[in-house]
Amino acid sequence: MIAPMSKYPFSEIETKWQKYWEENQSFAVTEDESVPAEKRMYVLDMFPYPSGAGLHVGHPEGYTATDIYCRYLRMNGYNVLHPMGFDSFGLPAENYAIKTGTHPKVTTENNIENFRKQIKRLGFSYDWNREVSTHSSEYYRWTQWIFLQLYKQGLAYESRTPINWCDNCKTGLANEEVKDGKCERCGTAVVRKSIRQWVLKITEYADKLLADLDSVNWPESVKLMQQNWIGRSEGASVVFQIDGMDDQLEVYTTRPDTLFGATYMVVAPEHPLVGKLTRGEQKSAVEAYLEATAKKSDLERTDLAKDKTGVFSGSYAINPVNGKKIPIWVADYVLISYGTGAIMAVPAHDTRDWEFAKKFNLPIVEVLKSAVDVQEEAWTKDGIHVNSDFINGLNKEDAIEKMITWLEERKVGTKSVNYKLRDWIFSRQRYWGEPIPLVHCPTCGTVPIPEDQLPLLLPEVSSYEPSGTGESPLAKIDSWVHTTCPVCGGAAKRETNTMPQWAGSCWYYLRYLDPNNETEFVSKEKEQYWMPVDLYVGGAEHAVLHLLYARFWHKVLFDLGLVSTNEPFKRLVNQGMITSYAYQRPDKSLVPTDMVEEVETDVFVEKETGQKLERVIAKMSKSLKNVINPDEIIQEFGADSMRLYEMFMGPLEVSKPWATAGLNGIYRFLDRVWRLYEERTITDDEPSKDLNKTLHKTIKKVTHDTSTLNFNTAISQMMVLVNELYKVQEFPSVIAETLVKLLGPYVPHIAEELWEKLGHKDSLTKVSWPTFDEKLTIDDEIEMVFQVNGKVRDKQTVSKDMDKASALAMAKESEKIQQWIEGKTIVKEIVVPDKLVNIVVR
RNA sequence: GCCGGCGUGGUGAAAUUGGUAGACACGAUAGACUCAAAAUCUAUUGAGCGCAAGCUUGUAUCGGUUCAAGUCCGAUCGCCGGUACCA
Repeated sequence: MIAPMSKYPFSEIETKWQKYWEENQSFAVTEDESVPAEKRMYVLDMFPYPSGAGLHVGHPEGYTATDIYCRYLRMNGYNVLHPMGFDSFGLPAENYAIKTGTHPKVTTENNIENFRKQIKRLGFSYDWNREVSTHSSEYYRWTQWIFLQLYKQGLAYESRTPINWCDNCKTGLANEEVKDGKCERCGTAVVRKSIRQWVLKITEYADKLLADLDSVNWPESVKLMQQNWIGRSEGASVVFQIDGMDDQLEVYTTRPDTLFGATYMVVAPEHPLVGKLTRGEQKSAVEAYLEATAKKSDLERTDLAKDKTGVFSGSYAINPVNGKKIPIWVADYVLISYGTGAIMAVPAHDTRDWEFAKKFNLPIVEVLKSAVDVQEEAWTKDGIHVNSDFINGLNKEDAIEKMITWLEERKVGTKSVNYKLRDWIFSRQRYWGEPIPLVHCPTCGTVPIPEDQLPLLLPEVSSYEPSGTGESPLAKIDSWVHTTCPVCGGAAKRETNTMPQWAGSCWYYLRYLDPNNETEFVSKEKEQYWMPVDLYVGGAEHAVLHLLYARFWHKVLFDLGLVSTNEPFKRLVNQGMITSYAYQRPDKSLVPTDMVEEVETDVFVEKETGQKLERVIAKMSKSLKNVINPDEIIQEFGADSMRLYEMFMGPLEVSKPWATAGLNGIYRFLDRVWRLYEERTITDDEPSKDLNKTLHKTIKKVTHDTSTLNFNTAISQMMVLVNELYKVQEFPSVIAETLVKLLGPYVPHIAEELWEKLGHKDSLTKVSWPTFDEKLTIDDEIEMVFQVNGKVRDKQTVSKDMDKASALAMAKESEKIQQWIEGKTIVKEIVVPDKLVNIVVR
């Protein structure tokens, strides 16, 4: 890294102003009723998990963006709420505790300390008085309280379902925590295990969560991802009688119109009827199959299992439309967690069913007129119905409607809606989380802890090791587990599960509004003053889970009348990832950065072998040694450079590679700004016409681009102004002051310092944003382009608003143009005022 | 596979409604200053041809619409992110 030659004393300046803002409480905000509702803004960052690794360069990106926006809003007279806190429950601290015996609270609070210091060093304008940490008992008291409200609404229930089990962490994982069939945290392959879990009925809100996506200003891609995740589909549930039994098998299908093509059925291995369906000589085969699938992880059941497996149960079902007996199979390509865990298979028109039918020689019947031979491949597109009795000749829509009517008349099926969304497994067998505030009483059943007894504190334990039985470390503390029932006073046991990390982040934006309230989770007045969040900025990795869970809790609170808006986040912006360069061998393997040498510009070789490497873009990772540490950057270039560089790299929403070389350019710019005020004479004169025009254009562009979060182009324009100022020896103070105001939100430390040097006593944070005169931004001379057949052949400077006829005449007078049209026939003449003339010739 | 996003100089990137492609910055080259270097300043910098004026070409590839396409439409290729047999 090339340390810059330090000209401007950024280190001194930054320390000075950070201290000033803190001492003067410059960013503390109150609910000032004199500010009208439309001038109140709530700008929120996704709060970080305080990991031991400290701040990553990705964090300051979003934080700088919101900081610029907030400072800009304040200068425009807004009352801005801009808080920060920590999502401080989570596995890494607990895993560290298991390894070292250090209490997670100690680790976590050290990390928070470090994070806070690192964040403050960047000079963000947070109201630190509102800081919250999800692991503090004053905070999780209310997380527990909200859980109890959900519980009392019947939205929490216990369930024994097969869950993902990590043998290494000795704990259950939600589906969301499994990546590629492996434990997201430790990488161990996940197996299935049945365990008692608390589950939240998010599916009850599926329709609202889906419908209200229409009302928020979010990126379309995020809305679409949530839509797909909720996965609403319309179809029918159909009841199949089992041959020779009283039992029935219910299936969900989106294509009831293909019922005549259903030639067999499949139930998931976990289906409750499997035992009953298994007959005679199939018994041992089915049992063997069940045993084999139970051992399989999700990985093997999905990714690796291109080959369909299954076993015949020995039973048959009756197809309700034609009375035919069709075999019932058990196969793990049917999931117990979706629909009813059983399907009717239509192999002619479904690829999965077709593969299965081929493998096990099951009949394939065409019911949609196909362009291919369905014995050779499945036809999954539309077609007119055939071999289907009363719906023959109908199209898809009509056939579905007619079939549902037919099924409903005979009471063997109904129209039904299904969701991919599953209920949310809410308990964790962990220590470092909010204890679930419930008691199990032998006489009264499950009893909530009275609200006035919250928080239910996390007890001290001697060992953080999971019990290994699937229970949390809390289960091992007898004195904590044994309690009395709040209802009958008899002996009872505490719930030992804790909540997932998502719980704390589901409502932190509400606690910021009123962080010290001891009687309510948030007061009504404060909630109504600020909500909803006007702008929420964070990483795209939270597009589905965090945002869906938070919306769910918010909607429950809304239905209970506890919050005033039905959606929490009005506008969402995802910042792009900051990536890094990595170096790739011809075989596509990556080389750690410290093993690479740049032999000439953009030519890279591997030090050891001399082999030529290609520079590619990759995520920052420890193994590639391409992680950038913000502390080092601030040390060498200053916080202002760091902030400005991250914003100058490119648009906020896209991912972009970090290049420390680019930082030099930004540092140089700030140094130039500094020297401008040090070395040039600032006069009381009126600005020259040209400079004044650049000034007003700059105010206009910076104003517009800052309000739309297009920071990179705003910065370019400020560079243009500074370049102009360098061409003159002295410039008027109105320009000097305006430039400092424009820079203020972007590089607040140097701007404050320059503001003070210009003789101002008050902080720049109290100053109004500059205004521009539209008239002064308009050029009165324009370079007009003359084209022949769409190609530029001449350019001339003309006065603005020249009429079409004169522009055309001028073009035709041009010698250069005459050369190109001479001897040709003019077919068409196009004049775009103040832009161009295009003469089309043949 | 499916869903979403994106392909513009050596590099990061600009380009309100289709109207001068490459603003701004990095890097590079040359020069000034200096004993020298750094820093700073000035100039040049998409590619090709040309002494020059200038010409040709150029926004992943191919095709289309249009007086005019980075921008609109169709196909193909590549990269990134999400997801996983969802009946």
